[in-house]
Amino acid sequence: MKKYWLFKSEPEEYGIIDLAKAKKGRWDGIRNYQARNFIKTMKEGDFVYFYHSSCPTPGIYGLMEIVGAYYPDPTAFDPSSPYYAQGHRSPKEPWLSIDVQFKEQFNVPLTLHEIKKLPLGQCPLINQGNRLSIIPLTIDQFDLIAHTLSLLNKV
DNA sequence: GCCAACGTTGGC
DNA sequence: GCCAACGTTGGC
Repeated sequence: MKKYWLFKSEPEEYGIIDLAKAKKGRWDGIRNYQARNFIKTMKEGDFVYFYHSSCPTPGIYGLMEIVGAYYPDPTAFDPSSPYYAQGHRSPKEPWLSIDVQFKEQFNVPLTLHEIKKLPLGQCPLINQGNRLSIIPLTIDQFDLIAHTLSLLNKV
């Protein structure tokens, strides 16, 4: 069964524009156990919203799709990477990466301000746990966001 | 730049 | 296994 997610990224670091250009990208640098455990449940074809955080207007700026299967995060083994995680920072189970395929960039994003007005119910994006960089969404939450985005972007 | 929330580390 | 100290995330 298809699953639904929301991935956060700081656009100055890596934004929807970068993915739109490259078409395919690698989600790496995840150094949180809960997020890693989510990655382990991801399957090709899962839908993922691209959320911009720590920027002037935080919100959902795009849609992508999981491609392939997860694999050990190469940045964890790369001493030149800011995400290098050897020694005591290296867990028994390796940190994981997964690849994503660009699907859509929204001309009008769904801002956090607007997201907070939606009847999403329990969602770590707005309730406690808003520091999680990978957030699972129910199909209802995904559909409500999709519907709202389609209204915002209607021509 | 501040600060609240909360995950992680490490001493005991 | 507890918990204080510390570090990081992310909204504002």
